[in-house]
Amino acid sequence: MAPPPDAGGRTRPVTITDIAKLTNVAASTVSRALNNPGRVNAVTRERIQAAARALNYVPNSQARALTSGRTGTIALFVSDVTNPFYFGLIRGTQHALKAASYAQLLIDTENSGELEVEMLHKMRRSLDGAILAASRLSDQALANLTDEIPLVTINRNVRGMQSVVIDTPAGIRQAIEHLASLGHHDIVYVCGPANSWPNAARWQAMRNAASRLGLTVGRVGPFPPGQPSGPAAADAVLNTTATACVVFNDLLAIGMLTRLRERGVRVPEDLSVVGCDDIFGADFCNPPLTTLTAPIERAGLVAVSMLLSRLSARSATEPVRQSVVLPTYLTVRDSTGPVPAGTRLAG
Amino acid sequence: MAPPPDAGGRTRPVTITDIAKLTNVAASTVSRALNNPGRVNAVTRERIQAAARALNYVPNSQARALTSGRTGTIALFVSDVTNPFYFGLIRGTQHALKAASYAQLLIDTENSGELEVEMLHKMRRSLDGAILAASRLSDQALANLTDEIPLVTINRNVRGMQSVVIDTPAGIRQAIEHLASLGHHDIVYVCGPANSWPNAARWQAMRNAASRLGLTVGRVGPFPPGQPSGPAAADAVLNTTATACVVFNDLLAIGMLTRLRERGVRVPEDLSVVGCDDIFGADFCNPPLTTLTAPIERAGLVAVSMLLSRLSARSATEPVRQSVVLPTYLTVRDSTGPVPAGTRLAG
DNA sequence: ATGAAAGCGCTAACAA
DNA sequence: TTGTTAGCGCTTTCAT
Repeated sequence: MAPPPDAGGRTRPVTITDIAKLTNVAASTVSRALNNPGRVNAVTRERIQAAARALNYVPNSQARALTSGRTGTIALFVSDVTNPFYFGLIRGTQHALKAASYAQLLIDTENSGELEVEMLHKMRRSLDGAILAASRLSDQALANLTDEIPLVTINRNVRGMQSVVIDTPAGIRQAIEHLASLGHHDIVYVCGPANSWPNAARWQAMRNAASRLGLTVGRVGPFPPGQPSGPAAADAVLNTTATACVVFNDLLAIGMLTRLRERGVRVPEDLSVVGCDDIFGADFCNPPLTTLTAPIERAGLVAVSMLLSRLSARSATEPVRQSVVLPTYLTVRDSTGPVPAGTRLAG
Repeated sequence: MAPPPDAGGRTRPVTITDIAKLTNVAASTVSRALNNPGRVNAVTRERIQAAARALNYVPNSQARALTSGRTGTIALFVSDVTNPFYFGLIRGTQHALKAASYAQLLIDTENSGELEVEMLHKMRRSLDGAILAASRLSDQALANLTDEIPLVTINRNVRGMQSVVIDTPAGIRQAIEHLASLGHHDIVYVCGPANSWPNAARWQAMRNAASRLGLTVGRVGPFPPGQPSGPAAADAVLNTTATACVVFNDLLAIGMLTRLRERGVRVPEDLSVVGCDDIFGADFCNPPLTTLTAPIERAGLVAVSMLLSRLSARSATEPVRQSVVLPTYLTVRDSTGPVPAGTRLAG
């Protein structure tokens, strides 16, 4: 489709002025023909577009941004690029953005709220908008930022901001019911980071579900949400009387699995484990993890489409979708099973 | 587009002109004070910098790029964002770039060489340079591109181009020796994509090592380098007489593991499996995978530093490091073991 | 050491 | 419908 670039030496890039000269029109007409084809006579438009194609013209996005204010790039802020949870998200946003001819800037905030604001502030002029996954900022700070740059948050609900939230709490209910149906009545929640919004939501949902079903729930943690925290989390759980646990995320759960095997605790015979997210690896770890499958790639797509529709809204008052909740469902694999017949050997 | 004074809470961004007025100097002096502090009187410089700080000035990178040609962003081209192999790479480049105050643009070429050229061509003016991981382009195409934009390739060695290559072949030799020491003498290589440079290099290394040790080697494939190809690859291997296999990458190997278990083939008792890369998951799959550990994050760091040093080279003739080879080592886990006593039950 | 002035490539008023 | 004219914010000669 696109002919290969002029393989020759280094030539000065083609500008609209070149096209203008070649076609005997003003530069502004070229600009219009290329960006607002409707506003230009069909014949000249064709001539101009043909010339542009012939010269292999590529618009200079810097120059365009300077006048129009639109940069054609949006940023995805993640708290840690290496967290597999984001893989699906990155893929989702990437696809949606590419389809809309936007470029994606990937920013790693390293779990730091300060870095998050700083980057957002510094880059605000180079971005048309940003998607914040797992923001570590306060509601107030986020609200302030919204004045600087169009923002969509993921898994974070702030009044007046556009957001996509994955309804893990509903999934937690399913998980608790699943465990209850297997005979478990003493369940523990393994907490993620204390300042994580989803973490609080999950724990709350678990308490609610448990009280409705008359189960005992406790919690251990908080733990950093990575594999390396697995051993500590596993030991903490073994120090309770629980026969099942729900873990903040799969990464942590997978870390626990290894430790449990080391300590001779069989999953699920001695202890049932439920994760969250259904990340890469949840299906092939040992044993494969029962977990809450989150439509994370979908979340990325939706976030982008919300952001873009806001950007193209005629006026600031034109209604845009404010918040979308995506459902979650329980995927049962091999890490959950019937409650042990006797009492589990507790530490 | 006249700057409306403070309408609706959004403030007009601070420019060097604002700073110039405030400090009673020319805009050009402000520019110098900020970018070339050496060329400005110490006192005025201090005054200007203080003012910039006070006004919370953030340079407009678009405007800067327009005149200087430098955009402050480099792109990382990957063939598939969802391939876990890239996670470490993304992290490595991200860190190095952030340290140098560069932004990272992430581009997914979807395994398509055409998309790769097109994106590279389209974005060449918005980038200071690019890092190409797993390029699908021909040597010639790459060489041409080098004239358009500074490039560093990863795992791809082209004359005259800067590159970082991970010395998997050396690792393959270790793997073959490891298998030989376990008594295997009939080994098969599971091929990745036909147009993949590392794939060819690995197969070549394997043949060499095998002939040196007097082993029989064969190959099956090519297969797309993802988990979904695992079953087909596993079946193909079982259709040979091999007692061990070396797989193009871990993703494929992990996909095979599941299928092998389904078919009742025990790993490593019936078949030994060696992967490549040591990606996320290789340590907790079932069984944990013996694999070639690649310093992939390091590769990202090195690629960035090579690119940046080239960008800051005084002249086109100043020598820059052309090529770096990073070592690989074999990590032995549980997927390799002694050759089966009798003959493996082959399909 | 500093200032004046000329753009970079493009878009968007305003004219015609 | 099209052309003319201003810039956008910054860097970079070239004077001073």
